[in-house]
Amino acid sequence: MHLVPADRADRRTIDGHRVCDAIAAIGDAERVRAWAGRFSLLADANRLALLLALHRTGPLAVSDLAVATGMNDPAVSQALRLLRAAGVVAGEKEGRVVRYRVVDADVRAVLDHC
Amino acid sequence: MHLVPADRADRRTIDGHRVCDAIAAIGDAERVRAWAGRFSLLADANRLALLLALHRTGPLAVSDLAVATGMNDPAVSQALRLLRAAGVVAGEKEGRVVRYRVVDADVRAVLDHC
DNA sequence: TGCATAGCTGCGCACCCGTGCAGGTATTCA
DNA sequence: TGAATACCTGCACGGGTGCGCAGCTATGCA
Repeated sequence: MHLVPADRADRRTIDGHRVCDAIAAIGDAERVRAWAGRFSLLADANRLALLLALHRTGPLAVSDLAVATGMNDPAVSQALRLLRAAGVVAGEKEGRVVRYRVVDADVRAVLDHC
Repeated sequence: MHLVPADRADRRTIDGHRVCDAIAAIGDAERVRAWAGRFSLLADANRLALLLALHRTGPLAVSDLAVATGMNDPAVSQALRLLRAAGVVAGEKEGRVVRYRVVDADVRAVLDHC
């Protein structure tokens, strides 16, 4: 198993075979980037509070989220915009109220942990 | 249940009771901050690769981590320093080699997901 | 039709963070 | 003892990002 890319094949290693195991453990770089992106969405206390509220109490309006988290409306909008662009939440418009909910299964699974 | 703090009790709400449910769902703000901090450690692709390698293949030396991830040594050291300060990883010195491993149970649980 | 409200957006500011480079410390071996 | 190596640290730079303010659009109700 020669999993070490050619551009770093000449570097010193302590346990050469464990390096290959590590590369296999890391897996696809694109997948790692995708997960890092997901985690970065959860890495902000305000966004995480929004997601926890949505995940555990179901669909909520923007204003209510603002009151529940102590943020002001534009900040909530901004956060939800990010989350919506990433496919983590989705909003349903009912009149002039938009209720959001968490739609990403992976994120829901992570949210169940905390 | 009047969970809404006094400083935002006068704000308009859509579903007043659901706001209280949401506040209860968010729970302790300190806990949310702690989890956001954890997630921010996983939010970088390089750090996440390091953690995946450590989690799935066991203790690894800094140099080997550098080769496996394609980072250079100072970057790995810096990342491990952050993770060590947060109590996520721990290093054991054997001669001039330091082998790191993941020691935070919560982080391990999250890493099992991806 | 006119007003109030729910939500969204642009702009600007400040702050944090990841990274490369250069240099320092500690351990091993000849 | 001196050289090589494994790892760590300080510093400066660039990029990304959260947030508040002001203003805009759209919907509902009188």
